[in-house]
Amino acid sequence: MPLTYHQKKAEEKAEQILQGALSEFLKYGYLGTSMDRIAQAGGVSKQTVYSHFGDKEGLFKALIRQVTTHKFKLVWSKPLDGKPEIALKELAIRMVKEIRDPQYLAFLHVVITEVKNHPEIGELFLTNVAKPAITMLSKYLEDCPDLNISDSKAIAHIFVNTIINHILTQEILHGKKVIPIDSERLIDNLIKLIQNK
Amino acid sequence: MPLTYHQKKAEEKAEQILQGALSEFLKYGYLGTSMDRIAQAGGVSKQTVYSHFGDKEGLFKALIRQVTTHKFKLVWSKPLDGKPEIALKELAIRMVKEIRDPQYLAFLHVVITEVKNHPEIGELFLTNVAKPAITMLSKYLEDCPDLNISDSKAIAHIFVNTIINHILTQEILHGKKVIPIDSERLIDNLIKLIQNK
DNA sequence: ATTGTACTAGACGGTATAGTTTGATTTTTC
DNA sequence: GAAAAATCAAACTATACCGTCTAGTACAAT
Repeated sequence: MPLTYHQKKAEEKAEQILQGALSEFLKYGYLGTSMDRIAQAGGVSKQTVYSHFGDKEGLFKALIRQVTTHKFKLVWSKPLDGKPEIALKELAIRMVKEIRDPQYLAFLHVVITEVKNHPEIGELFLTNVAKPAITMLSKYLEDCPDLNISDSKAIAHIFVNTIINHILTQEILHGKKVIPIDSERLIDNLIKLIQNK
Repeated sequence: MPLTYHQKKAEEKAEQILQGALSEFLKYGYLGTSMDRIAQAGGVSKQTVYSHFGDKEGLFKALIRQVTTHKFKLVWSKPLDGKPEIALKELAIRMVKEIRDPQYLAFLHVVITEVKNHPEIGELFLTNVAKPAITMLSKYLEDCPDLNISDSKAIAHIFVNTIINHILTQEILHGKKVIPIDSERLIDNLIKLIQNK
């Protein structure tokens, strides 16, 4: 059943609002963002925001739900295969590159910041972002003939933990000044560990 | 030269204020905490808070400075030594245990949350908490005869990253529900990797 | 006793915010 | 073209907060 014109319009407005809200929330966080500015950023009047999303909390959750399942979902078009030193390095480099994007960093920051007051966004994030990565990596490690891994799930956790905390430390906590370390150096050593070399 | 009565009194009040402020900031974050409640939590009038710390920002920074260099500093009384499987496991378990403490978790959360608006607290945290751990671990790995490690600094980063992000994910992002993994299992696998076994 | 210091309790100005209401205007449906 | 639905702009309510100010208290130093 196609949407009526009416519903289409409504969805357009909702989309505008979400886009504006994303920009504001990523810049200023939940408490730091006002509904007036969200409306302005979406090019929409304030009570249109309210008629679509009820209240600030509802808007925020709808937004996080949308972007964790679409915009910021880490997608691997092709599954991992090939030699570990190639496949793993490609995966690691891609993760670093995607997460290091300013928008992604801001998103990660908001998730960690707001998980205290909105616990379900933590689960949303992990389910849609971290879990697929770990699952896929775990499968690859399990089946990889060149490696001899007894607990592939644990190794997958180590892999992902290392990279995410690396970026968190270096980029968000300003670790570049205090305990700098090159991403590639970290990745190469991590892969060497896994390869047992 | 001993302190005068007034100076002593003043320091007591300052200490009270910091304690109350710590409790409030850890519970509600920077924006979520009001100066009125800080005063109340410290059992002190609002004006006293302002005469001691100038403004909210000044109080917050003074507080973070104090607790990163004292209360939440990870301290190792004795340096690492002995067999890797023992020494590394002891270190890992201790890190997990200390950071998993609810107060420590709240502190970690506030640091990550507020680093965006107060960049220096990231450096404070890393300098006093993460850097000592990495430095000490790196030295141990470097000198350990049982291991054959070419880049001990990188391995130390991997070790610390893995543990910190493990706790962050499991405890703060509610990973226990979505991608649960036992700490000891993770630690054992991490140490096996480093031992090349 | 007087002076200086740190403090208390509460009010206040100015600003900001979440959410509601109103009344006019535009857009969609029929 | 008329009715209905959605939107707009703006004022409004009610609340909260930061930082200041005032009037008065407790106490040590002199």
